[in-house]
Amino acid sequence: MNELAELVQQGYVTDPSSARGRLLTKAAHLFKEKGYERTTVRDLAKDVGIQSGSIFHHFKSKEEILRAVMEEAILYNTERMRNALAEAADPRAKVLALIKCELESITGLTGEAMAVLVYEWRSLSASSQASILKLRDIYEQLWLDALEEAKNAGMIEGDTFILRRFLTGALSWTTTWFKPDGDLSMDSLAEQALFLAVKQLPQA
Amino acid sequence: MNELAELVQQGYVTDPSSARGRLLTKAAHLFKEKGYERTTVRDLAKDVGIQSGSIFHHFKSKEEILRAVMEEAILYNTERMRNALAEAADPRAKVLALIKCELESITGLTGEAMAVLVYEWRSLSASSQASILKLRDIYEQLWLDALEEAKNAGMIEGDTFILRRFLTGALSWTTTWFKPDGDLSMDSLAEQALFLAVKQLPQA
DNA sequence: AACGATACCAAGCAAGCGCTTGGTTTGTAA
DNA sequence: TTACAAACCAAGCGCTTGCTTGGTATCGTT
Repeated sequence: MNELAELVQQGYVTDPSSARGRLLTKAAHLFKEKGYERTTVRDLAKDVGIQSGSIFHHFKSKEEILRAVMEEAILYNTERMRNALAEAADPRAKVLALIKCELESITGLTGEAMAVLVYEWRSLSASSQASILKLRDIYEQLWLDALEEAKNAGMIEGDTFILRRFLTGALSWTTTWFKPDGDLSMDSLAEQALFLAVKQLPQA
Repeated sequence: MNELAELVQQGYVTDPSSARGRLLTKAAHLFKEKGYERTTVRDLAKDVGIQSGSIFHHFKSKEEILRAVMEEAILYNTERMRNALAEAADPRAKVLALIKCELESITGLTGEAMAVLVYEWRSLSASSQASILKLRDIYEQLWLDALEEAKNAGMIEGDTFILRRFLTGALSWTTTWFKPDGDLSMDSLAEQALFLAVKQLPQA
């Protein structure tokens, strides 16, 4: 995890082996499993193995934990997408790279945090929503640029904004049904998702 | 609303003008807006204009309200889909009819209840989940049959199960961004969604 | 007019919630 | 060894939660 180590060193993301990092990992797990509201600070403390009050030494409120889970998930996956895009040659490869990145972010290590990001949005305060939204805009712009490029190359018909929204829904929903260790491989799933977006293959 | 009146008379769905029906409507609204856990019985009671304790004359628990919201939304929209399918001639029209139905169920009168069905699933008890799941299976079978039919007609490539899951995500996600009174019409949105699923137009 | 069922109110209970407080242990660096 | 900050504990406060209880209007039916 080169990207992770880099971001940790730069101070953007918490080291998962630190106390704060362990809290965030467990919090993402519980928030995804039971939902933010159903998860109590006592649940979280018990999972980590400390007293509930001790949590507030690391975070000043329960909501800040939620905010941190979301923020770090976005920062990390934005970086991963940037790196994947840099290695993709043509527009088709770029879109496929983004699809794979997003699927990996949803089904992989950050899967729980990404699910929280999507499904616990309402539990964020207005000010936290605003700050996370800025990070999301950067993330989404990577997508929109890649889709626009593919459209200019004649690979996509229709509105790229709408297409992105369809893809957002389709891909994020995989969290409810896709099992990475099942019969269907992630690469195969990514190919099928690409087929949703792209009508014609350039090198057919 | 002929389907609604019929289902009300058959006792499957609560009359929205009854006390219980008003509770369910307001509950769907609050559950979507703030989430089930964040919504208190006092919030709901205040919205309806009764005391919080009086709610338990109509429902024996808060969770039963959630269950009823979901159950009636499924029953109603399954019926609407059946009627729409009966009027669709060819496979393409059937898929389009289902897309329109689902979009209408998400953006129309039952929109709040449908959003609750999707996003508050975790808040249901295991036994309630099981009972709702049976109704969902019936609903989903209508979709799978129509997609299979379209595939046999050569209009769809790939696995219909996966396609349905992609569509579930893509369409349900519209609840977060689509505004029925905006520039983009629902029919136009439905056509674009159809274009995701169907690669070739039969009467091109 | 009398009745029973339905719909509701007023009050409050027990449990659980996020979070605070004052004090103790642990790790680190001089 | 000492000093100090970071990490944590034990206890509990103040509040909110879902829900219960005992009683009171309201209303159609006989």
